[in-house]
Amino acid sequence: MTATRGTSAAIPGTLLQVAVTLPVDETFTYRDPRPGVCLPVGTEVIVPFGSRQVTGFVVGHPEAAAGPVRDITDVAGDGPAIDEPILDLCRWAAGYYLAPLGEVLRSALPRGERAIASRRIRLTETGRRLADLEAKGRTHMAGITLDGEDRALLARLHSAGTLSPTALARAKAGATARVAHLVERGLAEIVDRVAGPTKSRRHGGASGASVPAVELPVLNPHQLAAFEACKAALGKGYSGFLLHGITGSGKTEVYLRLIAEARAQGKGALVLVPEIALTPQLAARFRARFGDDVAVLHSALPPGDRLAAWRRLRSGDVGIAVGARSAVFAPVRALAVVVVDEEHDGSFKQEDGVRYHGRDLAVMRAHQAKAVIVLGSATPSLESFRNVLLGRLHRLHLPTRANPAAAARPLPPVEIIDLRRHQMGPDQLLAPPLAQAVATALSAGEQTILFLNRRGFSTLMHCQACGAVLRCPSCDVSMTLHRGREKLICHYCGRAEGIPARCPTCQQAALEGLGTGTERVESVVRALFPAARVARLDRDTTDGHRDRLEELLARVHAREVDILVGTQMVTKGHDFGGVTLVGVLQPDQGMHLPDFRAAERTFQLLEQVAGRAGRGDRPGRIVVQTFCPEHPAIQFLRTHDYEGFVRDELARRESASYPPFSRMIALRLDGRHEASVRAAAISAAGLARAQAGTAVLVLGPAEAPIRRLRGRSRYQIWLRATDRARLLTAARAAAQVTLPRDLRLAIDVDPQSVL
DNA sequence: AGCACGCCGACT
DNA sequence: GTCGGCGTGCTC
Repeated sequence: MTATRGTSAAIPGTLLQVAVTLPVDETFTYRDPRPGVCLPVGTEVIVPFGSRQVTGFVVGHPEAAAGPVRDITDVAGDGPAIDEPILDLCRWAAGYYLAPLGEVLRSALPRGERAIASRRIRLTETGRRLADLEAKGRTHMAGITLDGEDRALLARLHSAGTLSPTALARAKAGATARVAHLVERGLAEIVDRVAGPTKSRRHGGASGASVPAVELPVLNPHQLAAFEACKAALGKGYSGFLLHGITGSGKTEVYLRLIAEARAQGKGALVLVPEIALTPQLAARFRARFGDDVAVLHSALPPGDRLAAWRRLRSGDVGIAVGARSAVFAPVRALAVVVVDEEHDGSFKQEDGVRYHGRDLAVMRAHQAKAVIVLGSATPSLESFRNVLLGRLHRLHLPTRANPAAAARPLPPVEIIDLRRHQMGPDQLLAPPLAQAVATALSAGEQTILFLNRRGFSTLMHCQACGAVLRCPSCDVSMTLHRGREKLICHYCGRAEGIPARCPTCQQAALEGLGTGTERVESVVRALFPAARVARLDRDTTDGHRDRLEELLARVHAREVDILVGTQMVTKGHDFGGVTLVGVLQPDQGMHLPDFRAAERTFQLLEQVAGRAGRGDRPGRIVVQTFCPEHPAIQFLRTHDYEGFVRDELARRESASYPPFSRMIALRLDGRHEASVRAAAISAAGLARAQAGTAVLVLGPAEAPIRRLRGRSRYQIWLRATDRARLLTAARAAAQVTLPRDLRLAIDVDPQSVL
């Protein structure tokens, strides 16, 4: 429909409360002029907003309007885009994360589901004629005089067809006035285009096809107890469980049984996993068990397919959604079971836009749906463990491995090599005891994983003559040498450059690579064990090639690889039966990051990678070489003492008042000019302090550890308090700071990253 | 986010 | 004297 524009509320019609998809906190009242029509909550609409048309969502039906009222322009889609339960979740998220409701709603929808209201600029017929004449060298037409700037814009529009105002504004300052100039002269026009939501591709799958009968694995007593406890809670309101199971203990089987139980009752299930692209076998297990009843929402899914999956969930054709953090908004019907696998994983936190935490939203969603939620991990986050201590989560423990051959054995103790006691040459990355362990595994025909959490060959290029370090021109970080691609790459902005033969500063041929990445480890290992079949798994060997990852994993499974070198990608849930040795090369840099979660992260990562050893029928061995064996993350790892580590770390957090004993909000400012970012950060911190009183600790402002990224300087202010309401008040006060053009301020509630 | 209104420096 | 920079405030 196309409603007439109007500003009068006197004429009857339905009033609608609309959240627009702009960074605006308030919602606005509009009117649907059509008699007898009442658009349901969740409907996506196009509305006039100032001089533009924008997308918004109906979020309520007010009795009366307090301010002026305009008519909606259009309705997108043929029903609500957002279901009421999801809208409730978004409302909560908007309040909790201090984000505008419209923006939360937008991020809750898959791409292609939302209508796009866009403004384009194009030439009129007259404009095109003039541009043609200009192109032929005729420089003026009757009654129209143009300057050089006008001509350039005219030519640009002529060749591009249409352009967006943002593209123009980016290209040249003052473009808006320039466009207005052309419009006045009848040469250009502004077109507001309203596109409906993308049409979905027809789903070709045979829905309701016969899932092949699989023989269900027998649950061990621990699994059975966990399953029974969750099952007993089904259908009895909200209930939260922490499924704490060691690596390889069979957590997934517990999820599968519980979900099968819910499906048998006609209820739906939602499963969140950290990075679904990295764990194809997990998705495969769900498909093998539930066939067409599962929608796997991975990020590589084309928008049309994602939309189709979304619609099948909404219609109830499909009852189970499996996906990464954004799947928390999946429209699963009659939701009864929510699973967050590897709940401790940092990738559940969205780091831009609406900075929500997928796990925490999942808990809230389960609450609202009166569902059972299961948070699973071998190394639960301190937050979740504390919630067990506080009685908010019931802990279910799986202390043994599920594989009967491995179940009888405890996890192998971790051997620590103190690097301070070994004289090692510059390219001798493996201390003698680790090299010996690899040799032993090789001669026994067993597989080895070598873990180093850094990509590339050298992490730093410096000049031996003048000391210069090659840095990214737009970020304040050193460039990493990648031998495979023969490039210097910035790991933060992705910039790639050729490798210079000479130092750009002193022109001498004295550049040298320092620091070790997985590429160097691979080459050292190949030289050390020439007969071994060596493979490398990191983002560089798999990026953009989903099949390459699966192919490599298949080769490891088939034992066609003897030594697998990799980053944390090798830690993610793989079940390689032939791996008996896991070697950890340099956990130190991770342990010493200026982050109060550094120890927790390191322990989790090392425990995950350690869990890759000895999953088959032969015992495993784990060797960690470090300069800091006394670090708690290493000491407790020695005996896989998760609980010891967590209690120790909780005590440390409590004495320093860090989360989970307090709450934090990070205010992040960035802009092109360092001085103006710093000035704004100082003002923002001042506003926070003025509002905070003694209940909120205001730390900073300080330069971010990565002080420059993509050509923008970065400052941070951290707020800490035990009282959430006061914390929010202080953050809101700081966010009132007036920002000069180009400066951006982001509010990060429950920040996970310090960078 | 855009876009309009409104006040201070370098130029036709 | 104006054009155009960007600070400030508003958008139902």
